Amino acid sequence: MTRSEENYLKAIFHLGNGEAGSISTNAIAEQMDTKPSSVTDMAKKLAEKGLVHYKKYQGISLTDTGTRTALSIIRKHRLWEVFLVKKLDFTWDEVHEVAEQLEHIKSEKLIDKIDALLDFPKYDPHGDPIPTKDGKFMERDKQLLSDMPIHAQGVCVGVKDSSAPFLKFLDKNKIALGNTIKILDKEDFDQSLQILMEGKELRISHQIASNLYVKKND
Amino acid sequence: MTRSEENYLKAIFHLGNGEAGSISTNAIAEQMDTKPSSVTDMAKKLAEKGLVHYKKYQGISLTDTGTRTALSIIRKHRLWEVFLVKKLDFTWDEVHEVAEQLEHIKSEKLIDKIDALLDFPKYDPHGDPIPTKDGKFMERDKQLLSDMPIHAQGVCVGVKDSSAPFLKFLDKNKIALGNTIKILDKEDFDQSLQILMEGKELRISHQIASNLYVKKND
DNA sequence: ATTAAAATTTAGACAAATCTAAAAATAGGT
DNA sequence: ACCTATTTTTAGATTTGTCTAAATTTTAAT
Ligand SMILES: [Mn+2]
Ligand SMILES: [Mn+2]
Ligand SMILES: [Mn+2]
Ligand SMILES: [Mn+2]
Repeated sequence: MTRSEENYLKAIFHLGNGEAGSISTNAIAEQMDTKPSSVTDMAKKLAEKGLVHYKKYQGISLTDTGTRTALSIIRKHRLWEVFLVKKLDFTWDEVHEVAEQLEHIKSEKLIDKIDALLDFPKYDPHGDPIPTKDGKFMERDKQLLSDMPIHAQGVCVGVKDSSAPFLKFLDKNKIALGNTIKILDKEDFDQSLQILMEGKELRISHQIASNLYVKKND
Repeated sequence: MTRSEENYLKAIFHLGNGEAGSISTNAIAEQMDTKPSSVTDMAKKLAEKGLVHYKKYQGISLTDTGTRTALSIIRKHRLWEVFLVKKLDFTWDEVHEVAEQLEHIKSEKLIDKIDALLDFPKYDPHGDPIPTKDGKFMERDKQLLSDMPIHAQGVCVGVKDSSAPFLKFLDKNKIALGNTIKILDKEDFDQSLQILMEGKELRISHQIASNLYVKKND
């Protein structure tokens, strides 16, 4: 497994949102910031190795082996992100770049020890689930804040956009995962929300609300 | 800096034992487990980048920049080794392979935080000194056990051979860094030693004695 | 000073991962 | 069904790091 192969598998997995299904050459090229012709070349190589299904012009999908491999890289990425935040005081907007490198370190023992050191975390700093060693996924029951009805209450559990600018914006506005949240009012005009977060009132644009995941109280 | 370039700089540094001086193409090739022709190619590239001095047939030596770069990689390697042993319970014979990968992770913040987490260690698990951020080296006053006179006393502080088989052998014989040691007798015939280690008598072959560093008591 | 051995470099090739430009296949609209 | 725009693939080139085999330079011995 080369680093590039691993990155392709991860990209294909993410584009399929975890579900199996054919992904287009162009979509992969865009996600990987490369050219479609490069994707075609790699598709052939990965198909050769039994990691993807590929038929000319028919798109690309992960085999079972490919899915397992992708999940193991995502597991490493997210565990390293937790490590960086919990043990080294990185902020949640700094970890992704470093984790992109650390996820390619080859040592099963290393990642198992990191997992244990962190007390087997279930979610990464952005609220994304950490696959288990055998590739099991524990997706949380969550929904976008923008999809919730007025007066609904819950807890912030994740972000959809995990780009540094968005995360820094959330920090600046004291919006953090784990915070309680209640929708006080929805503005029809621009779909902005008046919310109560940890006891404080706050106005939130639709753009923000559509990138924040909330676990609704029962 | 590519991974390969970094590995060449490290190899050149190690072959020079820290001192500046011209290293032969063949020596580098052997150390890197590659061919002399590949070394020549890389020598040209590194010279181009100002990291080594190189004149055809005249051998290769590090520039100041090259030395600084090599030291920063060695610093990372050794800090990661300490991390693996102290925080993740790796044994000293397991860490090198993983550190070979981790040393290439690019993040100044990461290695500084690891350094702080470990409380700024001065030596790695094999007794080798860890360069400071600005490339300062703190070589310990030590000598090979085989070079010490009879009745000399001291403390084990390092290994010359840090291959897994040797380290495992030391473990098996309860020889660890930090142990007190006294030479009771030297056998002229095979230069083996009768020693007292942490209160226990032990016989040690010349091969072992010539790979163990001891800090002599004053 | 010659000469043979050893070290080093050059020349040419290859694999991996990428690119550009051109060709081929597909999909959609009429 | 036909044409066109889009998508995808192919062909050929490039970069990095490596290799083998041949040529060159250095070294060290006579
Ligand atoms: Mn990430
Ligand atoms: Mn994440
Ligand atoms: Mn090491
Ligand atoms: Mn070491």
